[in-house]
Amino acid sequence: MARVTISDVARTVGTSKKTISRVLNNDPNVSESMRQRVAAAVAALNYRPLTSARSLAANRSFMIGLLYDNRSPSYIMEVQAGVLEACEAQHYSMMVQPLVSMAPDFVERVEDILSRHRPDGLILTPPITDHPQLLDCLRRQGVPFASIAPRQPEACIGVMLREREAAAAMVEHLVSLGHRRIAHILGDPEHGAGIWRLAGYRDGLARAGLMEDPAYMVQGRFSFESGVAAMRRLLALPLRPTAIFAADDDMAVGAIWAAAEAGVSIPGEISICGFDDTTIATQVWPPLTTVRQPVREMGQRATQELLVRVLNKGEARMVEVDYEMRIRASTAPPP
Amino acid sequence: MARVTISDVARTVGTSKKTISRVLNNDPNVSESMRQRVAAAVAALNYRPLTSARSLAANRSFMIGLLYDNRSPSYIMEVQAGVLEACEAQHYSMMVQPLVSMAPDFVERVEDILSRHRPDGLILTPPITDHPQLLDCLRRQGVPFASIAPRQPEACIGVMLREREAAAAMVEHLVSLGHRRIAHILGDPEHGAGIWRLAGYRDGLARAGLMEDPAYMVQGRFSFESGVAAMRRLLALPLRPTAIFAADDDMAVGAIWAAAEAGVSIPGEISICGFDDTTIATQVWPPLTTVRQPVREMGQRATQELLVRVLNKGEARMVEVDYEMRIRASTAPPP
DNA sequence: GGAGTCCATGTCAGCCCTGTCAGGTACGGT
DNA sequence: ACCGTACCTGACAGGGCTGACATGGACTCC
Repeated sequence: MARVTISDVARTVGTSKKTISRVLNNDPNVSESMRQRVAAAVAALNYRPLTSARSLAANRSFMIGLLYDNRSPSYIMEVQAGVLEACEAQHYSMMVQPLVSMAPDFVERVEDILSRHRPDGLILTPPITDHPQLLDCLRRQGVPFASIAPRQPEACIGVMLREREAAAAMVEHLVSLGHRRIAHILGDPEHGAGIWRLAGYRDGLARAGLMEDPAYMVQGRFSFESGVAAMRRLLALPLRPTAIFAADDDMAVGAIWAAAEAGVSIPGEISICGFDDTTIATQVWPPLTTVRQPVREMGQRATQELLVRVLNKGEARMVEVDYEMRIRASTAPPP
Repeated sequence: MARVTISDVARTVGTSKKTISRVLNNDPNVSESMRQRVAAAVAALNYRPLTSARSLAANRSFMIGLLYDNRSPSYIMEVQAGVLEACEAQHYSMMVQPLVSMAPDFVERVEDILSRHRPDGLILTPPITDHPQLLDCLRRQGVPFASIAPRQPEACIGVMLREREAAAAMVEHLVSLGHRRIAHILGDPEHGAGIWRLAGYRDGLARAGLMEDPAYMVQGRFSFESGVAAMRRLLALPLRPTAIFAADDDMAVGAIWAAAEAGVSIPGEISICGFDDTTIATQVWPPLTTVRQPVREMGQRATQELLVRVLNKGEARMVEVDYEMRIRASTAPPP
């Protein structure tokens, strides 16, 4: 059962390879009747063009690359699912590349991928979105890329969300419940998400006329463990906060865990809320109040913009998607 | 900055393209001195072979495909990480394809990928491992594949784990704590994992001389929600079990959630344990007793076996990896 | 010393497509 | 009748690499 090639189809139809190619690539200059005859033959022979041959001849790969640095698996899986959906819609394929953005050979590794596979574009996820040398390198080489939640959204195409505003809204929610002593577990200070959410927390306090208290601002690193550690410190304070806004769900879940460990009732004694609305937010007890980011949609939208640019189908932009508050049982009025 | 090709390297060294090719492909018939000169030129020019050209000429893609049907994201991410590690070691790349194994065009979609990208091999994850038409199709077409935890491990290469034995060991653990009324939340009856873990549960009961009670065997579907539903049914029984073995962590976490909802103390009133040791197992309260599957390693080992077959480097096999009991705070003696 | 063997290297065609450009037809306007 | 234009189609030449085979020199063996 040898491979069916474009020549076989051409022979069957009684035309040239080029015409078959045109039909397959939706070239406008083909008569309707020819289009139909070709389509019939393609279906009959079950012909499918070989990607590597197409790539070589057309000098593009029909593939985009998704680069990520170990954030939470559920985040990446959601992004990946969205990217794949958008790729599929344009008959593109996706290759994924996990990377360590702190590694000394980081940029080199990306260059390696670029020169071996020549992806037509890249999707960058935080924190890779903000790696100056990488961005330089991509711009110099003219490789199109789209970013998800980059720190400098003006400079790129992709997708973003008003995280600062959302964080402020979350603090407002706590304030409206009656809380006055509201702590924040900070995210990674290098990540845009960490910076924006902290800024939003401050906005929220300011709007409510509350003073910032350094003791109530504990550094975390967007991980469950760092949430546990931060919560232990907060619980050790002489005057405990009555509400805690963690910069992501993983840390919020860690905070809930540490509260359980210490026998502190949530939300009875302390309210806790997070950010992201990952799967785990509804699987812990009590269900976590959080801000929903439509991560899958963000992957999809970013990819759509990337493909607009790659395929020259118009002006690609930085798209903004909306957050949604998810008020659940982990927040309640203070005791 | 035009692309550096193999011809540029050949010109620089003063030899033929073929010799460069031989060096790059580790062909044995090259003199040491030539090998070094070529290596130097490759490094100097920063040359990297173009994958699509290699694929076209060599009639192989230097790529394997990972097929999955929406299991839990953390499971897939772990498998994917393992597969990527093993690929990298052999300078292979990976493409992923999420699929719906119940879809009517399932096999056709896989065939599409096969003929377009010609992956040199496939990694199958449950439940795709057990799709008879797909296996037929792959065998007919001679496409190498490796399976992770297939239902019929004798017939394939890949990786497996003694799940039945592990499930029995878990029941034994509960029995040793003094439990006599032990319930089971079943996994998907179509999945090998569901079948083996149920069998192991029965083995465990039998070994302890305990009778099976149909009321204590509640159907689940390997999802959090199904675990919640199953737990609600168990809690409604006139004589509640004192321990519950859920066929996976997601369902166990669902059971813990439903217990919290009902105000039932874990492990005070009921002990709960799961299977898999996914991330969430240590993030819920109380931390979940479970069986650890080395999922990442499994992805890696399966890929190694696949590449052994693909590269004809010996006899590929069905590898067995070990489980480990993780006894945590969710199990304790009955009240 | 001649045949056989082995190894290192080179030549050339071809993998399967698409870009380029030329050719050919149909139709409308002058 | 002629030209211009628009549209459709085909011939051809690669894209960058490797497989098959040829070549030529060094070495072995009787």
